[in-house]
Amino acid sequence: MTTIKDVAKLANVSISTVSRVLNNTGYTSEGTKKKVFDAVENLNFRKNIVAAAMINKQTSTFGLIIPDIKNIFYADVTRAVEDAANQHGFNVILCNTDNDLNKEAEYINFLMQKGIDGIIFSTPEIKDRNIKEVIKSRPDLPIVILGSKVVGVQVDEVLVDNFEGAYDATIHLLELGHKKIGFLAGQPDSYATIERQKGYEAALEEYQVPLDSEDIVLDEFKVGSGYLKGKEMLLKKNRPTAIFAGNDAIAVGVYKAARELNIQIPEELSIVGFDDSQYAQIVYPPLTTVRTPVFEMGEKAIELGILLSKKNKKFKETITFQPELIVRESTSELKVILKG
Amino acid sequence: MTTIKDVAKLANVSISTVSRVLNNTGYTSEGTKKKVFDAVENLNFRKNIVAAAMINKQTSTFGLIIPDIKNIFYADVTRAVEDAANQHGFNVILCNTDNDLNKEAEYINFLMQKGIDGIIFSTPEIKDRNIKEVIKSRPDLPIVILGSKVVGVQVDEVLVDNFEGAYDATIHLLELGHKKIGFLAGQPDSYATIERQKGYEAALEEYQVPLDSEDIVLDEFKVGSGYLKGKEMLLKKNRPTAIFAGNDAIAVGVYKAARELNIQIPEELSIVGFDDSQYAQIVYPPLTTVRTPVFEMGEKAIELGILLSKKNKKFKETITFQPELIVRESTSELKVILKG
DNA sequence: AAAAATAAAGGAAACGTTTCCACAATAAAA
DNA sequence: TTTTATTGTGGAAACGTTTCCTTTATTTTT
Repeated sequence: MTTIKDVAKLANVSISTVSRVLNNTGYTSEGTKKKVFDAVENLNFRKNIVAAAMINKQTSTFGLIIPDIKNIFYADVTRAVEDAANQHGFNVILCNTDNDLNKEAEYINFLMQKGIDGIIFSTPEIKDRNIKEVIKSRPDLPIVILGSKVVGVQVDEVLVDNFEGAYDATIHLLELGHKKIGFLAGQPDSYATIERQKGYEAALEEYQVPLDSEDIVLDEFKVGSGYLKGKEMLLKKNRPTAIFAGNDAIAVGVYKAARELNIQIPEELSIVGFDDSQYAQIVYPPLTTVRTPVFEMGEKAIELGILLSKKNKKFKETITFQPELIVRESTSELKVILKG
Repeated sequence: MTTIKDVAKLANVSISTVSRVLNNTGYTSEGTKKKVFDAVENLNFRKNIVAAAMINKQTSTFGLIIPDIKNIFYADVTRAVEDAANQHGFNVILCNTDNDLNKEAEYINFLMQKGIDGIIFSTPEIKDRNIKEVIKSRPDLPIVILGSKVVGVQVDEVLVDNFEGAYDATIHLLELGHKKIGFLAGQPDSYATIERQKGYEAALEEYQVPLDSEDIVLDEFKVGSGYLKGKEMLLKKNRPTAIFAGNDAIAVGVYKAARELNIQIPEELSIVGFDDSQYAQIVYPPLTTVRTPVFEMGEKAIELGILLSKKNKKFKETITFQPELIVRESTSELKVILKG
């Protein structure tokens, strides 16, 4: 490995001069600049970031904590974060926690030992003592929460307006004439679940449709969960004519359940998802869903993190993105069902 | 940040002793061990891996190079690699190249500056001058290619038997009575495409079905590609009665095309995919596909890489995993089509 | 022309570890 | 008991940068 020393020798200047030229700090004449750059070129020198990090404590690396990259939503999040990070000369270390707090804690420890410049948390829960501990032990470390809120901590957050999205989705169904609308969502302690339920309930209230707690089922943001709970819901004698699924994966599960029960979508059952993930356009009929601007959010999150790592202060901002209802073919007007 | 110095002071021993205790090297008495561990505990000391890396040149970090994490197949790959890495105390830096060689080169440069311990390449192409350059400039750096082969380079490879998988898939269709079988795959310079085509052709030959070059269409391993090319194929007067798709995404695209053309699956068209990704069980009818043991492969790849980084030599092994045909409901016996 | 300010460059310390070497104390072998 | 091996410990160099502090040369101001 060629070092700055080799460059200095070849360029016939001191080590400190080479460093100054390379980092464009302090005074350097045009002549020496050229000599140094030539030497760098000749030797194909690349600075050792590890050594530099010892001094300036910057590794140009962020940790990204998610539950599971196999979950399509987090794949989108990850891509967005990684892309934007890369554009700013940063890399990201991926951490799949499976929502396991111990695993998360281990990752965090490891990340800090490696001197990462900050952490992006994209985990659903609103309770997370690990974040609190990080803040306590390293108050200076940039932390951005992406897509969630954690109670009792003051950090920067990048969110989608879950309430609005859920409200719009439910209003859409109500406008189509549906009165019996099921709500199928994920973990009850997830920020997304809580907010989306609020939006759902607000819309019902707006249309003066009485809330039936039986229509609300919370489980997991997964296909399997949508299938199981959807099936249960559809097997009731007084089954809903529409289901607002907490995310697209749940909606896909409901599709499967409906197919098994020979219930036609959208003729007999309207479905709305959330996220506008890949799934939405793969299933048939294409899914009406609420678009979460994941890419923009991920981008914003890492940019915020990088900014925080450069100026050394916290903004404690909350940036909220607006969702958008995308109407496709999984929703239709309620047909009056003929009895008998 | 507390350092080894603080620990040494508190434990009343020298820095070198602390280091020895922590790394379990050299001689240390039980007494001092205890003193050191107590001090570590008290101070909540975590060693600075950056500083350690300066000496031992080990960052416990691998780079993982893939085209795109949003591609479901690579999400699986990534999860597998990351999981196994984590189990061995390693982290992975994710690099999405979009198959862009320049982008890949930049990532590689950056990774090497950060002193990563090795690189896992999971890219489809069989030509990649970047890998060659890495080997030339850093012959010692552990490199494992996952799921592909690169011509002209001697590195460790972890593969699935693409030929066998494609052969099995095609034989399955032939056994069901199909004679006109389309083959829809991705980039022609992808290792997977090449091998899978060979398997497809070998099966046809085995059944003495003449090869029709019109039945072979290579484009991209994507849903959109499967849709477009699949539609073209299905619009021909002499359309195939079965399609072997190069991967599940392409198969999903074909589903969409078939639906638009009102062609029933599997009654009028049998489809086989490849990978057994999430898609296979989301679509309807569930997709018959060839299972690639992605998890085991990713695990093996990173383990190989880690091994290489510890003992400092290359094995230049090729490890091949066997695929498995998973028969679901997208394939059925060829019904004799009544004319007129 | 002298004083002051600016520009350019080198030397050396520092970052937080690991590891080599030296040395002392104890145990084993002669 | 003397020699040799083994065990335990500390000091200091090393890793490859950045940056502070000097020093010298040059330019500007008075």
